[in-house]
Amino acid sequence: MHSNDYERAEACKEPHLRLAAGQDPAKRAQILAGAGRVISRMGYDAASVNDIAREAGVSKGTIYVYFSGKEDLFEELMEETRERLFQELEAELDRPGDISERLVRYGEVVTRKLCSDPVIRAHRVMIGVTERMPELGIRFYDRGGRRGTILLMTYLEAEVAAGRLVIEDVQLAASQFFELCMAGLFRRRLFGHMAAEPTEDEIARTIHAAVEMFLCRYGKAGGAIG
Amino acid sequence: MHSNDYERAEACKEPHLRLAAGQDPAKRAQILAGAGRVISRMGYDAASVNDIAREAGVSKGTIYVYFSGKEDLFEELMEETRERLFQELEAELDRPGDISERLVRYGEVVTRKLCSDPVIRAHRVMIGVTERMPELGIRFYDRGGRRGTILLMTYLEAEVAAGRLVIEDVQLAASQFFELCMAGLFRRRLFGHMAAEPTEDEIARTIHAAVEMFLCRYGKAGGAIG
Amino acid sequence: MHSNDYERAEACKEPHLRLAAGQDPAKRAQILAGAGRVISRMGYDAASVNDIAREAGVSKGTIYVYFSGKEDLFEELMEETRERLFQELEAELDRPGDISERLVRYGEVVTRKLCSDPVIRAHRVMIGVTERMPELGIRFYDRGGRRGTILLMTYLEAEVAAGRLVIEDVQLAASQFFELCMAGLFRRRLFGHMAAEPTEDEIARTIHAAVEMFLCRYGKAGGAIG
Amino acid sequence: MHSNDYERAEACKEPHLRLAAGQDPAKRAQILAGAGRVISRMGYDAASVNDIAREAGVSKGTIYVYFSGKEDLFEELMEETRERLFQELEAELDRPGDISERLVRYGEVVTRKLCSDPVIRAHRVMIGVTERMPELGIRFYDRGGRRGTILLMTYLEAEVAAGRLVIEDVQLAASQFFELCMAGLFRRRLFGHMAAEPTEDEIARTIHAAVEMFLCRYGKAGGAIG
DNA sequence: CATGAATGAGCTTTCATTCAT
DNA sequence: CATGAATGAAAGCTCATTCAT
Repeated sequence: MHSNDYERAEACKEPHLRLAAGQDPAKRAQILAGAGRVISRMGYDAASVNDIAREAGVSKGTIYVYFSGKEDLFEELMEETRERLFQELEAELDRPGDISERLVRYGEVVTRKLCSDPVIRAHRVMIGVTERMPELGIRFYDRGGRRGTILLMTYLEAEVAAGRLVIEDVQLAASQFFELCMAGLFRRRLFGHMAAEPTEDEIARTIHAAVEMFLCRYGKAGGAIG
Repeated sequence: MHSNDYERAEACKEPHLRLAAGQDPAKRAQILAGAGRVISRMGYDAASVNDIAREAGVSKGTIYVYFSGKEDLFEELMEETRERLFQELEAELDRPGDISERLVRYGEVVTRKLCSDPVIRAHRVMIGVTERMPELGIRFYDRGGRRGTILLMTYLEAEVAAGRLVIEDVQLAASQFFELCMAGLFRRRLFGHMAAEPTEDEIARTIHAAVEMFLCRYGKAGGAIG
Repeated sequence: MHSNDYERAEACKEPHLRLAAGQDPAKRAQILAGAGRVISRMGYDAASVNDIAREAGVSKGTIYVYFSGKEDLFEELMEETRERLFQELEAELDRPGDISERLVRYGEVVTRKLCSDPVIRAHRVMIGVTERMPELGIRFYDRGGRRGTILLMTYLEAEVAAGRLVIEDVQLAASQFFELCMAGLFRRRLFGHMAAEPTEDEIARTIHAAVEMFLCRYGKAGGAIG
Repeated sequence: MHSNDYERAEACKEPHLRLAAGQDPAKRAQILAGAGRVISRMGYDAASVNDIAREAGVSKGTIYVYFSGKEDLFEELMEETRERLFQELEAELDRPGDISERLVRYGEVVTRKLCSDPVIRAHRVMIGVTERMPELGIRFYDRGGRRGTILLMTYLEAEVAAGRLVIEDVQLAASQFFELCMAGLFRRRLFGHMAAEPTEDEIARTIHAAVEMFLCRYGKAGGAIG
């Protein structure tokens, strides 16, 4: 906002860097980490720049060297948080197996991750600011949650093509499976009604029921699993 | 404080003589309405008491006559919002019909309501403060969302008893149906990724798919509907 | 916060490199001076932090860098005021002379000081808050007024030991002399009934009468003075 | 301030009343009593009109019927407090006896009263506001403390005329005696350094020493007492 | 006359941001 | 580049006072 045109031009030439000359990527990460801890604990508004600086172990001024303001810092934090989350997710999904094995694995990985404390907290923060910063929410969903659904859609389409599943609306089916996997878990976690992360057993039972119902509906020969 | 029991009894018998706590319920509602508009637009933290007063058309001081502080006002607002929401919901659910008719009606009513602009906004606000005011989130879910599920459970149990459905875990089944109804809608709405309320057609298709899948899994004779 | 002991030691050795706690003692003094002027004029409650900031020539926020709040600022102000007052006092008391000379000098110094405008104003403020901040009043007296009395007691005890005075209760005698010195002056000043500081002549007459009476009662050979 | 001329004229006709037609002197006293309790506990500034209304058991509005504002109420309170105090005092002073008996009685009555909790609190309040409301302090001293001194002066003059005392400056002598009576007590009480009212024994010893010293200096035959 | 709900100015304090060092 | 003291706008809240009932 206060950078001159020359600096802007420079920045545009190398957008992959996002760092001005002389800036330290480690310090940037350190600030984001501190901000993540404070903001997930207190929320965006209630977390002051002072709090963030203290938690990150840098001075207030330094934050303004790396970010143009609190909102910018927050946007970058959400960007980074989302990317980290979904990269971890995708890494776990691409493994071989038959239909029900792969659906179970997908469901368990997604549910375990999305219901974990840090991810629930990130969701709370993100949803909380969506009204005021709509683009953030949109991008979070678009480059986040939707990516998981697309991954699943791609897989389902392959199974449909192979004749092992019969699905008219693959996108809807993917959404259905996604929601079934977290039925009774994610929403309660979001509202704090379920205080602790779900146990492995709770996850397993939920996913089992999800896959069973999904294959019952879309599977060729009925969905006996496990 | 100094009135004896007799006087208290008197006061209760003739409430028209002296308003409860000497306050004007209409003004109280007016404040809550203004607060609801501002807070759902800006969020709890970003909405200042000044903003609320201006929107409600009262002075700042007046707010403190009716509420002990901003947080108290917020709690009452959430309480009132939730109660209004779920009373409207419950009123629409109890009508006759066969299984698929009743599930479709339930699904449509719930989805239409929960994906509506005001309810989505209320959810955003509520989820946004859950980290800092956990009891509020818990109560919102407990006396809100859960109530809808319980209503559904009661109905499902009746159908199971009547031998028309076969469900081992009714609570899980209710959660599954609930989530299926909003698959691809609610979450996108929450993040602003779907800007407008879903059309009646979108709702109908989603609910149709939900009921079909549900009856496919739990119905006695398979779930052909409509 | 993150500096090790070695660094701390370094910092202490070269205080010009980094100010203690990173703050500027001159600015701190400037704030206290401004606060002193405003508070002695308006009293603690009526002097707003805004007033103090304006008078001190700093911004409101700066005050909260140096003090944790208005009350803290006030406590420090009283502490500093008292210390300055009584250090000035004590510096003037220890000079040689015979009994009546020394008592006269003690009386004149104390009376002139305690009846001066700034000290009277400080007393008004201090007494005014004593009900709500009892510890402040106690400490003010304990480390202030009492110190003057103790100084006098020490001297009187020496004269008693030397056989030049006969006093059974030295503490009471010191209090008596103290009050005699300000008879008709201090209380009137406190209530504003005497608008201007007493003249040197008024002081001289009062002190003369005080010493005469004191030596008449406790002196060995009667109290002829001057 | 907002009363019309007619009402003003009425009020001027009967200034001894200070009550407009229809006002209840008992309620006025009730308000002053409540104000006295709250203000002596919290100080003038910190005591809100709300607090006073609650303590007095009247509504806020009623206070503005009897007084033109908080400051007016306070002035009347100080007026009333002072009058009550000194009327009680004077009532106890005019009894027969020889010189030392009468001085002892005078001293004990004055000291006991002035060092009592309510009077100390009133002094704190009065002194605390003297800077901002100088006339109040002046009048408090003028119609209060000075009255006691004048009473004493009158008595001393009589004794001088009778040849039983030798005093050049009766006013100064009266002040001296006054201060001697409270030496080591009043000031400590004012600052809260002496928490409880002085015991009868403490008073007796202080007064004894005061009278002894006073008669030693001004008495014809030396001041052997008791 | 008595009431207390309503007012909005003003309170203490915190905030994101700047900038001299 | 890193720092944190300085800023002043704005926060939540309380106040003395008014006025319809």
